[in-house]
Amino acid sequence: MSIDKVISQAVSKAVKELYDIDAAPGSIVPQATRKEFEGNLTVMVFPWVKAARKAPEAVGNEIGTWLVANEPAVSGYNVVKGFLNIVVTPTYWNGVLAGIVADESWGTRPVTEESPLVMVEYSSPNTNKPLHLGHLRNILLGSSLSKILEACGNKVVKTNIVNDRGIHICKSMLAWQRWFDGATPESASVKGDHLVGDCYVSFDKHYKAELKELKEQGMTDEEAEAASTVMAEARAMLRKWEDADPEVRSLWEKMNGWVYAGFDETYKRMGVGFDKIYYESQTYLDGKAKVLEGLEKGVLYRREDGSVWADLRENGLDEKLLLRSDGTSVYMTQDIGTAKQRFDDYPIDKMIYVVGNEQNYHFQVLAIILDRLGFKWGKDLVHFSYGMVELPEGKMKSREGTVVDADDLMAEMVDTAKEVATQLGKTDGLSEAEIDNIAETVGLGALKYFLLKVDPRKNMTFNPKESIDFNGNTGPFIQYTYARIRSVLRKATEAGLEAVDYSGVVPNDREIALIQRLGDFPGVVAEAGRSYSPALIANYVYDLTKEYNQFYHDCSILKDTPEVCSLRMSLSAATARTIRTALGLLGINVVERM
RNA sequence: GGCGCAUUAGCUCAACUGAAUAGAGCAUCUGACUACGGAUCAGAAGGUUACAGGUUUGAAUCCUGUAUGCGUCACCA
Repeated sequence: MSIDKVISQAVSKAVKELYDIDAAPGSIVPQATRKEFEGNLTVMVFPWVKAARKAPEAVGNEIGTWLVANEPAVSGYNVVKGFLNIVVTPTYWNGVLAGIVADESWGTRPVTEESPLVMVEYSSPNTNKPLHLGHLRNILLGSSLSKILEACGNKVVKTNIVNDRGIHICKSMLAWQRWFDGATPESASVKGDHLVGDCYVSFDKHYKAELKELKEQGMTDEEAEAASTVMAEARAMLRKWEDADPEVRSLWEKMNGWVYAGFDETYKRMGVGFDKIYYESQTYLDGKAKVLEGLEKGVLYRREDGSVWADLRENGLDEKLLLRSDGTSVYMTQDIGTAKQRFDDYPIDKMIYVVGNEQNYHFQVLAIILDRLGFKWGKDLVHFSYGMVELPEGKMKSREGTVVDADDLMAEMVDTAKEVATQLGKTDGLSEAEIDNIAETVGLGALKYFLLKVDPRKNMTFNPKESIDFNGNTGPFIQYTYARIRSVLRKATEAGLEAVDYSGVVPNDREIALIQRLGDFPGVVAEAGRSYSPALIANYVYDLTKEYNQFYHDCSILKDTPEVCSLRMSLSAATARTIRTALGLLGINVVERM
């Protein structure tokens, strides 16, 4: 049991005995005492002042006295205004540390047969463009969230819905046929997703040129758009695709194959993956069927022109189109079809969609519609909504070429990590392979940490210069601390130092602070339901790292009595393990030396 | 315009359920390497938490209004 719980239960009991007030232990949340006061944990007595009909100081003193007399973990207290500062027996902390060190799976909960099954959808790319910085935030959040959920004892299924059909991919296909002269990723030495992205850009270029020409002939914007031959051809291709024209389908499959190979490479480098991938081309028909089913049940309605709608006005929302008058499906329809397939494939208890906040309304609507259509988790689906990534110059705009490509960015981060390591002389005596491995881990660690440390709900600014920083609240700073601890522990082993019993040692303030910080960890993980949990973990592990560094500079870990060394080694080992675990939840790797 | 989200130090971000003097990093300035790893640490300076009210013993946090920014309101995805 954590010290927090020990204290809150004891205080609850004290309040009951002293004032006959029922205060649930859960409602009493001790906080770490501020540095300027004596004590380790602080409980506020304000809530009981009225019922006890005494001054806050008196209440604090009475509870404090009761605790010292009745709770063995409490050795003293002091009261400042309405704040009861509790001093925990120094030796108690050793027990806490021993508990952490002994429990290999500390900080996580086991996944059992009875664990709820949570499905997490993230990434969700289109197949006409390579991944960019915005996708990185999505993918890292989704991947980290999955790991956290699993550590909290959930069965997790990671999923991806690929938007592989629609006019956008037809544009790329058309451009490839017309202007790319049979180029393949191999022949052009370009990643497949980039090649298809180039096609898409090329289409846009030609389309714009055509529009310009038409307008110079005196057409208005609308007239030019209607008269455009390339756009007409793209639409024709889409119709052929819908009719399953073999030639179009074959080209579609070929180009999508290139894109998937490219995406896989990017995912792999990021260290993320999926348990099950869905494709819209295979789910949209199910969506239609499900909508028609809802129509029969009477939860949806059909308009005179044949289009199908959901009336959500009683939920405070609008009406929403689900099938066009020509019977084709829209975005929402596809999501319904995908939901159906997922429901058929897995016994889902909870569904989490990691999707940008520009779609907040869409998911509000989707939740209601899924609920009406009888999905048991529909009402409670979680839209893990996150804000945009902006650049110091403002928003990313593909038209202005300010989009930051995911592959380029990763490569750049790794290059910079290598450069800096070389400058600092960190690479001396290491093989090329070792250097590359470290640069990869550190460069990507910097990138991932930078994107995950921010509260997902907020828009964030991505500053390339700062992200490559290696000091302060950054991934590399934490990775460095880990590597140094490992180094110290290696030294200890070489010196023949053994972990001996340290139960008689009284830890100093610095050491207690570190133990307390370590003890906070399970609480952090348990909060995974909160929408910004990866950020919570990132900031926690940074705080832990700072705390450790202060401890590290305070003492000589390996030079004291065997008992004291043992305590310090245990602290170091527990810190290293916690850092590794926490970074693992963020999808960030560690290296033994860097 | 309706709805939703945001606004905290020069900059990038914290602050768990309302709690003590709102915390870090970067940048600036001052110190510390005969030490187990200096990619480090210690210190200084930097704030009317956008503004105005309200609730409360207590508000960055809850409520109302205002301003600014972003998103959304497609038979696009």
